Amino acid sequence: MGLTDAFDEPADTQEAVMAATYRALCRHGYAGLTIQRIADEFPKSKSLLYHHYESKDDLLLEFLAFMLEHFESTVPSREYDDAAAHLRGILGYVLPDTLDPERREFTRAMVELQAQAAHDEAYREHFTRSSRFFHDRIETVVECGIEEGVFREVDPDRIATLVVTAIDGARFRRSTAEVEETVPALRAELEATLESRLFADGTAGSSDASRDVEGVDGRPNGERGVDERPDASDDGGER
Amino acid sequence: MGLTDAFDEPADTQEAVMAATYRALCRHGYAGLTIQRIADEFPKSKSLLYHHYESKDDLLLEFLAFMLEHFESTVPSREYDDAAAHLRGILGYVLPDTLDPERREFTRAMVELQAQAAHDEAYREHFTRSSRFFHDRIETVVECGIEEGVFREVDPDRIATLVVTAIDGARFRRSTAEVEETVPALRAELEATLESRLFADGTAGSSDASRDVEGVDGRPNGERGVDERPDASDDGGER
DNA sequence: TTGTGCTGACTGAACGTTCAGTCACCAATG
DNA sequence: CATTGGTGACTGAACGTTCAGTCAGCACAA
Repeated sequence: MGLTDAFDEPADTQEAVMAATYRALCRHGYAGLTIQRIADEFPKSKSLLYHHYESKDDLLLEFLAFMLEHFESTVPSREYDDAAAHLRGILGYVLPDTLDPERREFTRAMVELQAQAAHDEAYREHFTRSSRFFHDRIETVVECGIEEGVFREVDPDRIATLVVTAIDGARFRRSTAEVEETVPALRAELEATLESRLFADGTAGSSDASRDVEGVDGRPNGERGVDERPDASDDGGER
Repeated sequence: MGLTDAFDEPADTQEAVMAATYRALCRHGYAGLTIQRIADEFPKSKSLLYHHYESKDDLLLEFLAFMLEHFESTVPSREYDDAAAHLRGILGYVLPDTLDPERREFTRAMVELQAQAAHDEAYREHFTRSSRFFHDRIETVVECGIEEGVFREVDPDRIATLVVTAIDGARFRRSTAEVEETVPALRAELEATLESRLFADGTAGSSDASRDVEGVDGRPNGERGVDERPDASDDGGER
């Protein structure tokens, strides 16, 4: 039911603490997160946390690092031969059409956590790094697409920034407003708009940029499904 | 130095409280915001706040409503004849290339505030409404563009969702990671990508979608400046 | 006098953090 | 083998602080 095997059967105390923190975050969100509530999520005592971590902040920072590591190792990377499909694969991974309750709660908590970076230097550093990792992944994909001649000669850095920003925006909005139903259409529009920029002018690519005009909500047509990854649901996929 | 005239010379106590809240938010952020610190920002006492507002939450909700009202009345609306320029105008308004310190702090605080909506129903309602307002504005612009024949027949609702999402993402990211330098390029790329989707195929519009490929950072060329609004800086422009 | 805007002192609860001490375990010593 | 000393994981009970919220009452206007 958890995020990883490590969470279901923690090997050591540190892993158990990470798992407990994850659960407490899901249950109570960041705003409602207390040391006591983390302790409540595992069989050891509250004081123990201070035996292993200097402070609440220290613990949370460790947790973020732990999650980032997990994320870095599970985001889709090598299983595509088509750059456009790879891009769609990543999008589908971090921006699933629907979120099961656990993952929805966790996404919300991560958004709260990231918001702390607005006034916390250490958090800010973390999310800067996390953001850069993701940016670079996408940049690489776009670069490949260009080298392979399937994309126009756009600026990969800029495209990557745009994509990362859109993803962050979607996570932020879906966590803080009632816009869940718009996510599938958003992703489709993002893909269509991107392709319109990346292919365009009949250069290459089979994408028909106007294909989803008529579908007001829901998935435009049957153009997805090709790139769905099998394990896209067992995982937090947060950044 | 404030946001509006009302802030520099509050007409009544309620306006003074709003102004004090604004200042306290800028100085301490949401995480550091206490009733005491709001009281410190104006000549009356802490208890007075409870005379006028039921609770801290009540006060903050009023503040959000106050800010939204202000925002609704200052976002660019009618001063463009070209839909594309109007779109750029809105983008430039909510996503300025640089943020003076006060506005940067305020933006951060607003992001923190919005993050609270992840686990607070009342906040969530507010930001849903706020988001919808903005979405509708953009949708209207796109609709006009289509009617005027300058845009292709895209889905205005979807385009609006995409734009709003990108803006939210940019605000979120610039507040929570060290990405300030990338904002101008991001906006340029967003504009270019949008235009590539909205015009395309040599249908209409003078936009050369590839114009800014070579400009790695900073503004791509001289294509902005036409649409800068004179008062784009005196205002929080938050949502 | 009655009411209104306002204040300073106060309260209760929540929470991060500390600390003295227990317990299981292990290695070295006699 | 039995004893001793030492170590690290772990605990329960506090401590100190911070804060939202309360309340009795003051000053002044009608």
